[in-house]
Amino acid sequence: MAKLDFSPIADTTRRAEIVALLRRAILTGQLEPGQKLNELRISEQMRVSRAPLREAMRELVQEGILTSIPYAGTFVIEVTAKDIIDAYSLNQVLDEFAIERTWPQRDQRFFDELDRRHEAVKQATRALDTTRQIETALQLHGLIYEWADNSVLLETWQRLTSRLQMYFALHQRARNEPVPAEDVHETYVALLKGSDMRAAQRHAREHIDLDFEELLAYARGLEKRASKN
Amino acid sequence: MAKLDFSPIADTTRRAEIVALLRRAILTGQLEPGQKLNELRISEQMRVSRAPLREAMRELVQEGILTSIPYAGTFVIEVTAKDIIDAYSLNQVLDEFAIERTWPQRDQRFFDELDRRHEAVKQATRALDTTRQIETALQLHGLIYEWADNSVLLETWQRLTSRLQMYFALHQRARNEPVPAEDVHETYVALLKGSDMRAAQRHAREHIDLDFEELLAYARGLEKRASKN
DNA sequence: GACAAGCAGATTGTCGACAATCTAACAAGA
DNA sequence: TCTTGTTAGATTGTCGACAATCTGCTTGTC
Repeated sequence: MAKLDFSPIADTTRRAEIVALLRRAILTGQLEPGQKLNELRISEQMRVSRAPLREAMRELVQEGILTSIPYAGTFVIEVTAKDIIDAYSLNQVLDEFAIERTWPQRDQRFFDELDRRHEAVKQATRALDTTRQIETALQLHGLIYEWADNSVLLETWQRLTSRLQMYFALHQRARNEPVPAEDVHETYVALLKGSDMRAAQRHAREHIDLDFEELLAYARGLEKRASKN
Repeated sequence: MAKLDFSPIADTTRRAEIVALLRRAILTGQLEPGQKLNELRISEQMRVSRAPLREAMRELVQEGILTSIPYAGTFVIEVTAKDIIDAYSLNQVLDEFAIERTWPQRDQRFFDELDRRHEAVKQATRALDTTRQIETALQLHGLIYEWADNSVLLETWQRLTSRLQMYFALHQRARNEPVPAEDVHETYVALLKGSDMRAAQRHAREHIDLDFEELLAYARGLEKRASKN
């Protein structure tokens, strides 16, 4: 018997594809916060009936990036400064925990994967592909969650990631400047390879704070704009 | 204008009611782990069509208490010892965070609500209503999350609660002994009213560990039983 | 002109039927 | 006997149509 591991084949339901399409549209900012999703229009565009579309939307509502009001409609969640603060402060706590749990599990495969994902970020950065840059950066960051060997923690992180990705995408979209070309993950990766766990935890917190400041400034702008209405 | 606050009226969609019914059935253990949910049968029993039932099931899948395999079916999640360990270790971290954030927000209303919920637990305990005892104990515990003023944290806790409630219900169901009559929450409540935050955090961790030991023993039993198949 | 009642139009919620897929039992062949 | 192909039944996935609800406009009345 050959020692070949087959991975499970992809889900081939329309529902699953719709979920993926919608999620991507929301997380890249193509569907803007507060925007209403018209079931009939979308189902016609996608050439599917409303049943699988509605089921897909229910999933995304539970995932926290859509919100639904009975008989009124389903909307992309609004983003407030407080949401971003809340998400980040929780992320800091989870990061510390994930690093603590991952630390004793680190091995060569971990380091290799770390490098691989780091490389992906650098490549997206060079290509000036902002969307992909956000995606890959979050994947790099997510490695400690995948290695923490705690399924509930991983799930929680993945839920949080959806929002973080959305926040970053909105932020990037708002400012039309080019993406920062320098690599901000060098130290993070180095510390994860090192032997000082506390230092890694501290840096994770500080590094996040860095991007956070910018994001928060953007969020405050949103607030001000909203209060005018 | 009278100063009357109206709360939002209940969602009157079949879907919402189905979600509530199913969730309750799962969390009280009426639907057992691993059990398959036959759409036709359930929809006939509830006298609804399969559409709202399926949408409800999608929600519960995302909520983490159901799992779905395309063209095969939707099942109540299986419970392993590791799941319980994972949920609890995350819960400890979140507890510490929630207490830290709630601490400066405590006021008279907080203390009143704390007493009210504590009373509810004691009442359920006296009435030997195990299901309600679990429910009220988790609600008491959830107060620090509601007062932490962090919506993402609260959401995360509520997701985790579903599982914890399910684990406890299974545990209680497994052992046919009567419920412990003593009140294990006295110290917890007292510490939350006190002035030593660290002590409260420490106790939250230890107290949970207490129940945890029992739960874990039960989970290991599950493991062993499963490995025979 | 202000305001309430009532009437379209559009949109969401629900239904019953059909199509796609899986499972298990059975038959055929090596 | 074991494997492989076939088939029938059951179950899930998807569709199109209808019912319930909301929104905004119009109309009529004061």
